[in-house]
Amino acid sequence: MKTQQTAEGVARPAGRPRSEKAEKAIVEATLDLLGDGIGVSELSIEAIAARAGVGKTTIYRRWTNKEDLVVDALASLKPPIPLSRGGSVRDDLVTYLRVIREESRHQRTRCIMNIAMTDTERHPRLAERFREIAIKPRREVVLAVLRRGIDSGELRADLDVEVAMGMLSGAIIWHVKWSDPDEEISEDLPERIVDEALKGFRPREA
Amino acid sequence: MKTQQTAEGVARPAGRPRSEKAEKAIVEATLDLLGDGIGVSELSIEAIAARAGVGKTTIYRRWTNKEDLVVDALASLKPPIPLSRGGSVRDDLVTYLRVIREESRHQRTRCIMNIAMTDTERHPRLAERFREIAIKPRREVVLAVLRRGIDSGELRADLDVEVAMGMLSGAIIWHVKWSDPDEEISEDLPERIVDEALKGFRPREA
DNA sequence: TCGTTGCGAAACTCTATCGTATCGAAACTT
DNA sequence: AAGTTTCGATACGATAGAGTTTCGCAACGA
Repeated sequence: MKTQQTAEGVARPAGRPRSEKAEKAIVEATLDLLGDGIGVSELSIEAIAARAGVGKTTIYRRWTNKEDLVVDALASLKPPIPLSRGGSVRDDLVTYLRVIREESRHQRTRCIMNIAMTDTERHPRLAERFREIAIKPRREVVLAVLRRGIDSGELRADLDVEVAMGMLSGAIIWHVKWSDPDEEISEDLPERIVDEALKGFRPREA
Repeated sequence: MKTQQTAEGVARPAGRPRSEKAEKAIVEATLDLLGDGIGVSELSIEAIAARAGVGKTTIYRRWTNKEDLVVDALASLKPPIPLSRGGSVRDDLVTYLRVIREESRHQRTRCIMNIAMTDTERHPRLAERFREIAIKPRREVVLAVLRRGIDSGELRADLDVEVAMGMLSGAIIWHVKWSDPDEEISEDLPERIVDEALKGFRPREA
């Protein structure tokens, strides 16, 4: 008999158990390096081991390749969407866009975003995981707000919520990504986007 | 005297002239490899030389480093924006979004887009060049259409054109990038985006 | 105590690529 | 014809990282 039943009834193998601390340190080091702007392809196991203060063996024992490790590292990220539902639709949308803009200031968020966008082609599993943990929850929060607005009459009953969501999220990301880097991003951009979206581009008919 | 005046009055140095064909082959090979999904950091001079059918020497003689080569390669791309101005603002905007969607189908466009987005942090010169040749002309086309719409009364006089442009471009890119890859991107997405944007999210007041 | 497994560190072999140098041939100017 | 420069090809040493193995120690169960 080489195993033992723990209190939870889980079979535990003989020998020294794997260090959870080491595991966390490895994941954390991976995210740190990615956050420093290192791309997935440039990311070296040796650098991760060095930063985490562990031996390479310890990494290879747990993950067979780099992609698996990066997938797990991304999966460990918690989606930080503290959107307070409850205000008007306008307020909720502004709050949401403010969160996005705020996130895009952090180096780590930007780099991980970049990885997710770039490596869509080469690392499908990675992209899928990212969609799951970062995109999907945000989608659903916004969709919920929009649907609530339709129910309450604040928004058109025939509003295409998918398209509307894309316009809002896309607009803020577009500006963060592509606007002239010389000029600071306008502080009130979230408000401006939401208000233009709500009003529409056409003039009100008399 | 080691040089000679050519017909154009340009001083030409002695010796065998550099082959323009080789130069083009190198740039083309670089774009090919990038289009195949190879990132800038993984891109090797040897691979470029092999694909272009030239010696490494020929590359090093012209470019001192990889980034310079990639910058020149990107610069050689012509912005393909055959937007027919002249229709209604709605039609022009739909046409523009159709072009973007169409471009995003091509592997090469997608990869180069990715590079531009990812390497913003690490290769500022590269990002700047990309902004210049790919983003700026598109910005200006859309801005021109929107301003024309304001003049003609098709759009609100107080429309925030910067924000409006971000909403349109951002929306199509958002959907192309982040929508569920299982389901095909709706054929009439450009129309839907433009129409929602023109109408606005709020219901018409009675 | 003993067997087993994980630990970090280090050494190791492979492979890829870098950037340079050298070669004979080719393409020019003078 | 002589001189200069580029051409593609090839070889070179240097570096970096991959993935494996070994080592001595630590942590666990029996």
